[in-house]
Amino acid sequence: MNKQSPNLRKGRKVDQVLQGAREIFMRDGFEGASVDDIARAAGVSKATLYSYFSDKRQLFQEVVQSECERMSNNIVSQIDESVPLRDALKMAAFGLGKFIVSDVAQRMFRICLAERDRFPELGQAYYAAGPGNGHEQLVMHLTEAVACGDLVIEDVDMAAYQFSELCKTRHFQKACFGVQTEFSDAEIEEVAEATVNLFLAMYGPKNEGAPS
Amino acid sequence: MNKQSPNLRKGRKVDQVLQGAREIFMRDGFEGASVDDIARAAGVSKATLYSYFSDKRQLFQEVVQSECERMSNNIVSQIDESVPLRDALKMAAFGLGKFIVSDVAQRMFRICLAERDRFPELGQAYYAAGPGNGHEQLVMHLTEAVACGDLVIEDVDMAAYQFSELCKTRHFQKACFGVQTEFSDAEIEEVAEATVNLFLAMYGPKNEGAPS
DNA sequence: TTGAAACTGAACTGCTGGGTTTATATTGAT
DNA sequence: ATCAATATAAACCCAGCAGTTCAGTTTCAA
Repeated sequence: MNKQSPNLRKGRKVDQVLQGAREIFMRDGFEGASVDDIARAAGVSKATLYSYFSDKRQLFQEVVQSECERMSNNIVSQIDESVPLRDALKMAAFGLGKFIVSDVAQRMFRICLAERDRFPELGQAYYAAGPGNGHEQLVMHLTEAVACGDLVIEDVDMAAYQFSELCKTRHFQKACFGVQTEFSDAEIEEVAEATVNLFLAMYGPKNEGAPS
Repeated sequence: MNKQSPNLRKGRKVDQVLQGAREIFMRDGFEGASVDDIARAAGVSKATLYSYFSDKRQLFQEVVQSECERMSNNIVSQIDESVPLRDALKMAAFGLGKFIVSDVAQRMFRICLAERDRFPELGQAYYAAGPGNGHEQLVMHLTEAVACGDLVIEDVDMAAYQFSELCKTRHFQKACFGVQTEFSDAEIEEVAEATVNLFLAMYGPKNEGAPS
């Protein structure tokens, strides 16, 4: 149909394969996924698949890497500088809290963790692209707020870690182990509110208290 | 040699099997472990193994359950009521922080998470025996402290979740993905200190400040 | 001592799944 | 029209592994 990049036409079905692989890997993990399933899901023969990718491992890596980047881009650029600090923090906490229990995030987390030993470099890549990247962003924003006098933080790095950790409160572990699967916006907001309250109780300017 | 419980002598090598299974499962996970390996590690024939346990799944469950309890018991009963509250909190934070990055805890976490889909009830069991149990203990202690006037907390449940979440700050994710593997006591104490400071900034009695 | 229960080791079944091969069909540029 | 690159389907190889079977050996209580 559409001839996308004609210079890279060495194989017109690479994308199909990757998409099928993404679907199956995300559903079944690395071990659980069979190459036959992937080929079927991609609408491609196994031979074709193996003409593009040397083996199952390589295919898996390609998929996870791209998926990491996709998620990372989604999370960044959700922080609004224009609103008052408290609201900005609350929105960030809410966004992060929602993301953390989402199906994609949970799945990625599980898969990367499960396959950590088999793919050591994958764990690192995931951390760098996900939590690590997020942490850096947060440090930047907090540093700015400190400069503005909106916050009083001695160890910004630690504070940033604390904030993102607090966003997982109550929900993350439950989601991980299937103790709770659905999380209403009200629940997530409750945690976000508690997060901001606790955070500002220490790092907020002196006249800022938690509105009980 | 020693005749332990002669009434349950229907099989003298059950313990051997369980121990071997524990070793191999903890090393290789569920899929990764082969029953032959387990039998070999246990110093037992496969036939014997299968005379005790109906299949690999059951054996796995037994191992994980017992391991959960073991860990749970280790963590509980490390809280000292006699010392001042701040110190008690700090010790708890330190203990939890150390446990959370330990090899056993990390391994258990990874394995249970990886096998969550295959064993839904295992995830629940793990949560109940581990984080859930810890949470309840913490809620009890906090409630007491509130009654004594040492703490001022409206939502004790939420505060307990926040505390245990804060104990994971910076280290947990890094340990999970192998970004950092060794954690010095100094590092863990640093986080514990920050945890207690942040926690008490909000929930501590009014005259309690973070000693900068 | 004896007999039953527990255990062994090794071979065997059946199945799944990664990866290869081959003979054939489709595509598309010249 | 034609040729070369690309794709297909199906059979095939090989290895690992869960679970079984069985003939022979050890353990232990009476």
